[in-house]
Formats: sequence, structure tokens, C-alpha cells
Amino acid sequence: MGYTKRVESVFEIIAEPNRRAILSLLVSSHQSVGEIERRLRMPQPTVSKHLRVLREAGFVESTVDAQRRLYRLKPEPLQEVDAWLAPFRQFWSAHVDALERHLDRMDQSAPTKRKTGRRRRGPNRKPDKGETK
Amino acid sequence: MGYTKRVESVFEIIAEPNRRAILSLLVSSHQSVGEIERRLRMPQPTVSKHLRVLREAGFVESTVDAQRRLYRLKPEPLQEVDAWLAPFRQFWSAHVDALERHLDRMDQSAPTKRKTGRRRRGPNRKPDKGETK
DNA sequence: GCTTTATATACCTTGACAAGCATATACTCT
DNA sequence: AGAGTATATGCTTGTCAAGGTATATAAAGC
Repeated sequence: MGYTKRVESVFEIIAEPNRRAILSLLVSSHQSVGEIERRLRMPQPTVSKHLRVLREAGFVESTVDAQRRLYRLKPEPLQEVDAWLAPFRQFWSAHVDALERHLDRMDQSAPTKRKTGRRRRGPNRKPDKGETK
Repeated sequence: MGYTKRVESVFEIIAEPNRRAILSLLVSSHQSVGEIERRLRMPQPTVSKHLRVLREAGFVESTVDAQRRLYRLKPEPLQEVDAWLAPFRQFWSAHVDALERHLDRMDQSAPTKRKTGRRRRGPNRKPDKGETK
């Protein structure tokens, strides 16, 4: 041990379905390993191993309660994911606007007045030729 | 060739760093394969392979422009990630509130026992016995 | 037609990782 | 101390995905 700690990105951590399940379970309140094991119906070593990964990546932390260990969520890593997502949200709203304008054009009788600035995402857009194989 | 339509979860798709880079590149505007190759400095087959994965997972779509293919972002899959994150945002705000209250209490007492990294959780918690190997 | 440019795919090798099982550690209670 | 409970870790194995290299497809220009 003790080599360079393999710093996996937060995205690799949450790529694993069982780990996402554990995180979703912990969002409401903390849980012991046994409770997680029971509620998610996965073998105990599997739970422990995933918890270890989550702990070392900072997604969770544990406190000792007699023989039990209570795991609880920590916010930072998932906030990092949220931060990565931020630029794309901009894109979504623009995309929705474009869709609205398109629908407006199709429905030429619409009397509703919208005051939305025109936004185009690129100069020189050629007509879309599908290309969905 | 058999098409093994392996339906990977959106999380597995974005676990790959190069794919995240491609997505981030496409968020501003569409790009051809060659531009992606050049700007991200990765070999062309690598780009094409990742684009294929992204395309089949619905993250991007392509249009033909002569010999080129222009790839652009599609919103839905990343919105799915965003949706998964939603419950955790609730948790963050609660957590931040609790931390603020806690820091307020600390400032009232504690004669400059500032030691970076010291952290206690919640009110009347048992002493934390390390548990970070 | 042939050559150049642009992109996709096939094949192979390598490495990472998750599951399964067994076992070790640690705490509690009688 | 010994038994029971709760959790962690070691080891092995199978799977799968990513990168590298070579090649195939396709359109453009001469």
C-alpha cells in the first residue's frame, strides 16, 4: 500500500450502479453497512468494498457505533459533478428556445407574443440531413 | 458483425475522460471529427470510436458535410444525469445550513484553536475515532 | 480513372475492476 | 475466555473496455 493513491475521477466512481444505489440510499439518512446490505440485497463484502471506494473518494464518511459503522454522505464530490454539468445547462435552455421557435413557426396562427431574443448557435447552418444510422 | 447493442448507462459513458472532453468541446458549437482530433490531440480512430459510443448513447448526432461529419450535442442524456443529481442538491443545502450554524457556534467559543482540517459533524456526535486509514 | 482527404471499423493486446468466496479484525455480551 | 455479531480485506477469476495499428469506405479534385 501507500503508493500513489489511484485518484479515480468522481465520474468513474459513480459509473458503478451499486455505488449509485448506495449513494441514493444514503441521501435520506445515514445507514449502517448491514442496513445497506439488507435493503439493496447485495452481499456484505460487495457493500464493504464499494463503501471503501466511496470513502476514499470522499463521497461518504463513517462513524463508529459499537460494532457498526454508520455511513453518511459528503457533498463535495457530487457537487463536482454538478459543476461539470453547469455549462451544459446553458446549452439546454438554448436548445429549448430553438424548439419553441420552431414550433411557433409551424403553428403560424399562434397569437401569443413572446419576447425571446433570437439565438442561433452557429453561422452557416446547412439543412440537417439526418445521418442517424 | 453482430451488433451487441450494449445499453450502457449514461454514467458509464461520461466516465471516460476523453469523452467528457469531447462533450465539453461540443457544448460551444458543433465540430468535425478532424477539428476534435486536432484540438484534443488524440488519434483519429480514438476520436471516431468515442464519437460512436456517444452517438449510440444519444449524446451527440452527426450531419454530413461533404467528406466531413459534423457532430453536435444532444441534451437528453446529460439531462438524465442532472435529474439523478436532483435529490442530492436538497442534501447539499441542508448540509451547508448545518455547517454555517456550526461555524457560528465555534466562533462564539474557541480561543483561536484554528487547526486546519479539524472537523466535527453534527451536534452531539460521538468522538470520531479516525476511521480514515 | 487515380490520388488525396476525411472518417469509420476490424483485430489484437493489455489493464482495470467487480464478483465470489474465504478469512481476518473488531466489538459485545454472558 | 469464548461465542456471536458486524465489517473489512485477500485472493482469484472472468469480463469488458480502451488504445494502437492497419485497413476499409467514401467523397472530392485533378
